[in-house]
Amino acid sequence: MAVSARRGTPLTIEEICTTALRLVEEGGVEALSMRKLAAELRVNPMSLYHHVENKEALIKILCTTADQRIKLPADDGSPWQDQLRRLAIAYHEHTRTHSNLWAYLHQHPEIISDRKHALWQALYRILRLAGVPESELRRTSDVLHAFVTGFVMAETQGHLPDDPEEIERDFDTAIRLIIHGLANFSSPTS
Amino acid sequence: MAVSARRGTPLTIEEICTTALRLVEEGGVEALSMRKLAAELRVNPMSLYHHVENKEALIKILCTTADQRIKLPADDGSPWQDQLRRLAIAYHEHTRTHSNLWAYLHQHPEIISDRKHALWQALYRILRLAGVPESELRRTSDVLHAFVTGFVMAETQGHLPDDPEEIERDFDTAIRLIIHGLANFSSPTS
DNA sequence: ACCTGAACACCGTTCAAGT
DNA sequence: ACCTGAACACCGTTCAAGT
Repeated sequence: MAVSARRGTPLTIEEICTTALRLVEEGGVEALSMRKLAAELRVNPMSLYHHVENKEALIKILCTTADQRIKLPADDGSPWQDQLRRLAIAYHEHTRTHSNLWAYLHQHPEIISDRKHALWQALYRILRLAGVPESELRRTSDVLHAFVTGFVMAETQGHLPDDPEEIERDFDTAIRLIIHGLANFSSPTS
Repeated sequence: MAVSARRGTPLTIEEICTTALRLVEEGGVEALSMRKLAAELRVNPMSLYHHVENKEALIKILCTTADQRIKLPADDGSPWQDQLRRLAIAYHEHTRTHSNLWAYLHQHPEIISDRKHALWQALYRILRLAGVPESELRRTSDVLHAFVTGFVMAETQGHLPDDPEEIERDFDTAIRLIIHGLANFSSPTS
């Protein structure tokens, strides 16, 4: 068996992923290059291709593993307003800890085919609880997801103030607006 | 004066911009390369640098000129709900015709320092009309902008259904949700 | 003033050869 | 089985030289 001349230990896919993730977290996905990654691992650039098909596949691995780490709140029987808020907060938290990867992922929807994702299941359940009719579930969940996504986008792109407390208030405003809008929706007074 | 050997006519900045814009519309900003653009113009790649500082500056020109073309509805004295809906539709229409450029622009907020933009002026005016207090204007407009942006994002990234009529309904749902949420906001019943 | 070719420092990836 | 160097086809951009 051949081992890297400069390293002594064989290269592993885990090792590749962790340092790739570090590079992405430091400078965004555009700062990740196979050559830079190899240099960081003190390995020939071509050695990477023995553990990973290509750059796109590597990024896909990073995205899916990050995606599996999202912590969603369980159904505790509380009112849909509270559950929706907690779900939004959980999503917000998740995107915030993986902001660079998440920004990339959202521009490349082919990477993850959502819909069967736990996030959507939770969202559907809560919207049913809120009285959204079955025929409007797809539409409503898409709109809400787009809204929260837009907010996170704005935050990660620096469109919001720098003060974390202020962002917290902005997020609260966003959630309250959604909840009020939804409430008027399921029992249309106008 | 020296003129391109292969062309006979001198290169102009307008010519550069129009074909650059075409390349972007066809394949997104990532499909625009200085060398490909030069080939398209049948010119040496380096000739471009006589009319444009670099690639980033070129893209910035494309973005700002596209941005100036947005058609906003005038204040016609109608209720804020109607005006907000028409503003959202105008924004939607605009991002839709420049979707590739707009997607790039939103990932690179340094290109356009918003806020003094006509869009924001209109949004502030309408939110005042809706009774949003002065202290909440910045926050509320940011949230609404993020929401509509998130929707357009989802649409251009293919997260929504393909059927245009269905998207139309999705957009209507989004706007109604926002309007209802806002109404409950300015006169808080809860 | 405008254009150009050669060159530099980067990419991702293929291929044939090493152990 | 795993690693490697050389090579290919791309980038953006600088520089010195042409007209």
